[in-house]
Amino acid sequence: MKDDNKITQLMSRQAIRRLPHYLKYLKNLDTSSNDRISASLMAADLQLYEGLVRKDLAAVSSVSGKPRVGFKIDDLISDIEHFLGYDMPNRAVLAGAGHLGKALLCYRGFESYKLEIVAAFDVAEKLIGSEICGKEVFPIEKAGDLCPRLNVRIGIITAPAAVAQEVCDILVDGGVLAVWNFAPVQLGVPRGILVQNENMAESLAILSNHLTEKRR
Amino acid sequence: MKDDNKITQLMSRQAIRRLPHYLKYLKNLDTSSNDRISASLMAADLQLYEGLVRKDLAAVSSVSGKPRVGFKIDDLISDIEHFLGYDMPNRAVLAGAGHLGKALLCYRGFESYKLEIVAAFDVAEKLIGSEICGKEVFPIEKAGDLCPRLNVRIGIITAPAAVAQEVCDILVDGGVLAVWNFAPVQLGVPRGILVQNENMAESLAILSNHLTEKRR
DNA sequence: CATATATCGATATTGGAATATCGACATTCC
DNA sequence: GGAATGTCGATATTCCAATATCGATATATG
Repeated sequence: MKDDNKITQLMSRQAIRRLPHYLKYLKNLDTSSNDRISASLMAADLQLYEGLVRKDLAAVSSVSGKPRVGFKIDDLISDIEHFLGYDMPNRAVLAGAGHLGKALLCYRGFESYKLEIVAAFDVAEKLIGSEICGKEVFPIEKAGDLCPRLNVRIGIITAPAAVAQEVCDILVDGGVLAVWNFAPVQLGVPRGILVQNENMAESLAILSNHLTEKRR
Repeated sequence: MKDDNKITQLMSRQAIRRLPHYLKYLKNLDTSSNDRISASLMAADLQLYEGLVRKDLAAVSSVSGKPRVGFKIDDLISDIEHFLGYDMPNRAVLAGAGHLGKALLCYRGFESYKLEIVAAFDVAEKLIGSEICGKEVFPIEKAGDLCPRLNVRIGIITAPAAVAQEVCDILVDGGVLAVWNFAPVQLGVPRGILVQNENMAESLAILSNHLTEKRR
């Protein structure tokens, strides 16, 4: 539950990706009759291996399960949320208010992950000054100035591929520590800055390959 | 180059994801002075391990590289495209014409992957019958009928989580063989149907975890 | 109160992909 | 023509995550 001075667990990228699934599952549980859950049941429901769930939980949580009883659901939830940093709001800006940018600006689901998009940037004259779903659009030149002032740590890049690197540099300059990149380019960033790519081409490759195999 | 009767290579998911990157890199090369490329150079430029690139190329391509010369660029391009099925158009429908759905309907980048979204489905009265970036919106009930007629093989789900499974069932019923799922739910499908999840929560977990570590 | 059992946590095994190594060989250069 | 070199393909090694195994233990049951 607490015990913040425990050594930072080094979790694999894949393990971190499982955490939101645990979280969602746990939150959907009905706690009125039973406020406990076993790793065995979680594994069965989520179609994962038992030991894997136990290892993941052990890595993020300081509470331990009890034989024949399991884990306290609330403790797990708050431990996972704490580990993921969902108890501390993350402020983000978005660069590139095209179709996709608008979709992200208007998406309500981010709230539960404590991600707050506080402003958008673009170059289009007619967008600048306007509001998209309550978020003001600024000229990209303002980013270097605005990001530190708004205490932004995440940059979302939905700009065209051709300018993505340039935009990325500006954001990183402005103090962004993590970049969520939707442009189909490999971004160069200084050491210590994380780039999380959302690459549609990769997904399409898998889809298309599957269909190709089916045809044979 | 050809040699279609060679045994279907079983590539790992990760290997398939690298293919679009190779493809993009190869297409951006300047072939006017030199129409060949070495795996060594590709690896260096793409920051991959040499042997890995060779193995990937060997898996998708029937041409082999020559010592001190490398591979013919054009051959590699057409082999990768063929392996991914980009020489055969893939027809798709999209279910859920909200913000994200619209963004995908209007995205031009899919053309180069030979993905063609031919229609959209929704439940909103005011959308039905309208066109979004040239694609007509039909009521979801029409999907079972329309998908086979349009010879659709890919279903894109951008519907709300609550109805995603229901929508998925309809599409699969309509003959869809691969589902590209943007809804934050784990979809159940019959054996043989591929579900490719585009899960924002997973990405956010990685971003947020990175920031949390930075803070320490 | 004793036994059975579900569940835990730790440790070993397996599996698969990335990395390293190495001999072969086509071109280039002297 | 012969040596040097860049690149190939194949094989061996390493590494890491997923899976399996097992003893320990808290609760339930009789």
